[in-house]
Amino acid sequence: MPEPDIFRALADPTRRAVFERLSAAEMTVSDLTRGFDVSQPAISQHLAVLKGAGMVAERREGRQAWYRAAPDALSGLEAWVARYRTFWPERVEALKTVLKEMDE
Amino acid sequence: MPEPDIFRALADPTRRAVFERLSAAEMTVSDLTRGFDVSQPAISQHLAVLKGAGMVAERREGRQAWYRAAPDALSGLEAWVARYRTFWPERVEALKTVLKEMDE
DNA sequence: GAATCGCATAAGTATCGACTTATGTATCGG
DNA sequence: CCGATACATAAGTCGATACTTATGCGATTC
Repeated sequence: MPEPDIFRALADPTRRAVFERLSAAEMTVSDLTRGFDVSQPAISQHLAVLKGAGMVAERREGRQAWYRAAPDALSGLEAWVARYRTFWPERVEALKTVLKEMDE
Repeated sequence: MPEPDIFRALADPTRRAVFERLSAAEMTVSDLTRGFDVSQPAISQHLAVLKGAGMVAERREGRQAWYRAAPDALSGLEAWVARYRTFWPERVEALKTVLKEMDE
């Protein structure tokens, strides 16, 4: 049982988009705010939820706060999905194919 | 982008529990209702959301409705996760190990 | 064909959650 | 120091949503 927080964190599209950007690059709150059509407090609140779910990490530097996706942000989710994967062996085969392609 | 419906469907703990049971066995609405502390309409409503997200399939038999987890219920979620896996190659290695163990 | 069963839908309620503006608190520059 | 900057927190609003009870509707049973 991955902390239910991650499911709630992923439920909001804006929050998913924030996480996507933080997966591509470390950014400050100002950087993120510029990229979305919501206020800075809204971004801070989304970041607090993502942090509470262990999906992002914070690094303070002066008056700036740099955020980035946590390395194991989705490990809990992967583990949860893996439980069901055992019921569907054919999906494992499909996944193997994907991984094989990534090797080439 | 996997349909956002799946994220919303997974957000509710009761709905996740319903899905978990349907992953283990095909069940009727009555069966499910007995297993939870909510009303039958509440269960029907959760099933409608899960069905809308393509996570469960319905089979009618007389006045009973049998539900089961769809075989590819989590494929959209897997695909979404896979996008981030590319950013973290070390997690791919871990996954390969898991799959290797499943082979043995 | 009347009563019952299994389930879905309708309608109302109350809590949750995503947003806003306003304000607080450090940090930096002059 | 004093204003400005970067961010977080407070407080309020409004729509989404998870639940309830009531009801509808087809399938069974007698």
